[in-house]
Amino acid sequence: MSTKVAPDPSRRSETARRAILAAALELVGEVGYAKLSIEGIAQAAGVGKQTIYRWWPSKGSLLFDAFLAMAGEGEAAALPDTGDLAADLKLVLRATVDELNDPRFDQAMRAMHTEIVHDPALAADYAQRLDGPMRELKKERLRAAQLAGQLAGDVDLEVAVDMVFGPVLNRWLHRTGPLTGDYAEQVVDTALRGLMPR
Amino acid sequence: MSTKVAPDPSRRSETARRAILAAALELVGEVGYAKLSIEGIAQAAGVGKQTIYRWWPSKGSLLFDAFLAMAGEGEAAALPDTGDLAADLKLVLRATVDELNDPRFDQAMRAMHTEIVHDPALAADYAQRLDGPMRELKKERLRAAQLAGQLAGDVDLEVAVDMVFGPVLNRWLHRTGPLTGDYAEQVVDTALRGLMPR
Amino acid sequence: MSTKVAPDPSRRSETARRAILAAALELVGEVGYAKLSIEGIAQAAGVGKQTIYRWWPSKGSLLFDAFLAMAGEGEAAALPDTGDLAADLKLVLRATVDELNDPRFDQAMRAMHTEIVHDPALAADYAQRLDGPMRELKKERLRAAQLAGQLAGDVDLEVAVDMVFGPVLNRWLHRTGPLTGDYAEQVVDTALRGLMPR
Amino acid sequence: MSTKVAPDPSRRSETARRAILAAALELVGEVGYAKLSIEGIAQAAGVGKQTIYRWWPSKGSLLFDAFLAMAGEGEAAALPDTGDLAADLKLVLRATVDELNDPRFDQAMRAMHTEIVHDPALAADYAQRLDGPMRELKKERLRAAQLAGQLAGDVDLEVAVDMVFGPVLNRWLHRTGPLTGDYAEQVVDTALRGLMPR
DNA sequence: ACGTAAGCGAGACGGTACGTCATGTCTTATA
DNA sequence: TATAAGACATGACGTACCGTCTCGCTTACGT
Repeated sequence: MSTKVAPDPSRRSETARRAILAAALELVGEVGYAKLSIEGIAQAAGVGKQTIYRWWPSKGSLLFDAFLAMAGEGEAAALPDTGDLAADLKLVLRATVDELNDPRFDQAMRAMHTEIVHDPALAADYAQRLDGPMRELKKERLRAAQLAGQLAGDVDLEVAVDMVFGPVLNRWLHRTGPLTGDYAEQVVDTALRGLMPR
Repeated sequence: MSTKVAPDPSRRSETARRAILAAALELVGEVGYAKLSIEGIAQAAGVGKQTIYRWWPSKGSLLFDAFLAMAGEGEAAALPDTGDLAADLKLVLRATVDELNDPRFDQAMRAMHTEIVHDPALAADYAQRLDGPMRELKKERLRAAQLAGQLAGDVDLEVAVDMVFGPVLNRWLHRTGPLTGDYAEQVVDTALRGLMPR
Repeated sequence: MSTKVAPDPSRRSETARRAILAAALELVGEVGYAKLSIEGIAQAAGVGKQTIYRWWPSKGSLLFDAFLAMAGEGEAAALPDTGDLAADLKLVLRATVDELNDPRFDQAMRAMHTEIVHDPALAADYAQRLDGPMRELKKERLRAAQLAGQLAGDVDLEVAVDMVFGPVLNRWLHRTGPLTGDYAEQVVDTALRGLMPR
Repeated sequence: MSTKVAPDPSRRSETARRAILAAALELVGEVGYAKLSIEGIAQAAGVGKQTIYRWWPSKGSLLFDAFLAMAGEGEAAALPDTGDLAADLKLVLRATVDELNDPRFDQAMRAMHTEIVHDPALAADYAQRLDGPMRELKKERLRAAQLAGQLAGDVDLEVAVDMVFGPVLNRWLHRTGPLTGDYAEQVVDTALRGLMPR
């Protein structure tokens, strides 16, 4: 019985790890997700294939780590709170739109999302490490708005977040229309005021 | 110069075409998207690989056609209009939720969306043949509501559709939470009333 | 039970037949034996594949017919007989060498021989229709020499023919050395005089 | 520019190599040359196709190596020299005839020769590694006969070898007649004594 | 300081699927 | 009914990667 033995993380080569993540990101931007291969990443990183297989269980989780490494660089601790909820949300959403329109991010994120869509385990990981914290920040801001009386008290914050941030993500993923800052603002306005006449 | 010559569609075998689409759908449900292979589809359909390569340029477009064939079966001509906008939207959205929770549909649609996410040409095709018509029906219903005074006149219908139907699609794709009929109703209510106090 | 029915030869298209044989010869000279395909021949001859399959049981027999058609053009009725056996044989053998050195013939004949080597039925056909008659002419000439006292009476003509004509064919096939007219003459001289001192 | 990189022979698996050569020989004997496929050899040898493609440039050269491996087993160092040239040659030639009549060898050798006939590079390899050494042994024996006064001094040994050994090879390849020991003896006698009366 | 054990690069291995090509059969229409 | 055209099922081609394995080679640790 040859149980898979876990490698010793303390002896791990940081150089190799970084080279692999960098190569993965670069390649996914270059050749696209479909043609991304472990073989290619290993070669580009100047690394043996085994070094990849030793530390990552799947291409998805490698891509995920690569994405985390990239995204983690310039992470905000909280959403802005100037007191003007609409303005704050628009600011954040416009920034998101800009990010999604950057081809470098675009490819990598599409790859990420594909893996997530097909791998529930990865989805859980994503929910916990990336989406979760971000969601918490968003809900924080909305909660503050609720306290300030700018948001109805009976609104489910989970749903509220989906309503404000979902449409932009959707339009990006499925290209159902041009992804512009103006669209982002419209979404914020509509989400806040609702569709019914008042 | 060996230009690829287009085959003559009039000589195409309808039997083979149908067997291929059916096999594709069945296999994607059985083995999942990642392990779906042209080789496997050909075998399951009792068809030569070349017959697939002759008529479809990519696995994505084959999957797309298979999906179209399936979706096309029970297509609705219009959204219900009982006069009660919220109720009508909830009805439709609950049906959507049920569909997305059906494992058979789930797998196929995830596969579809993956292809769309990575292939702009396919995305355009999707927008034109599947999403477009559906969107038009939705906008039609909303437009009727606008005339009936149940919807603000200055609301952009495009945005409105995104707001009502986007969150469900999103939650399904990224599994950011349980996809239930109750969630669907909450979304409709929140979208219609807006987040702000009134 | 669908027994293969023989087609009616009286309705056969002579045009198609000729085009096929010509195309086969031309292609075998152009692309070589290994890359020769029925598909290619049909296309080059402007003929449907079925027309080839209808009339020839194998690529070998088609090649054989093509070869026969070519060889049959300038066929000699008898070997020269000037009374000088050595000179006559040298003349014929030098001509053979020239033929074998012609790239057009070379390719076609190699193809022929390959088919013969691997297909006993074809070998029998070859023996009867091409090699047989040629052998007979050669033996005829040797028999005449025997009567003229230029050949030992107890020599087996079959062996004699092999001895005179075999080495050239061999050297050509296996490229064991340069195939020149001088070599041909040496063979004739050695075969006639024998290897032992006299 | 992606130049094909040569693999490292020191890491080559001897097990795989042997399995491949054995499978090639067995299969060529079983299904014949025409139906011999790399795919089949790989499968029979329990080997990935790539392992074959990695080490052999063509089916011909694989067959050649397989043949070499088989032939190399019981190789003689020199032709017998009892002092009686005719007897010695007859002995060797009868052995050759027996070998060629063994179905196991027959198939493999026909395959070999077909490849040689169509591939000059292979022919050169054959000349250098198989035919060359054998020829040298034959010429050695004839040279000894020359010194012993049993062979004319002005005979070209190259031609002499062709004359003695060629006809048997020829009759085998082209099936122009039954390949018997008696025929072999006749060839030796005729070659030594010549065709002319004395 | 020195063996020993791990991670490392490299890359060969048995495989699967790729997308292309040729096979020989079958169907359609043209003459 | 023979033909040209060409779609079909089949299956081999040679390539690209898969994930595993085995090589020497460098580290770094425990004696």
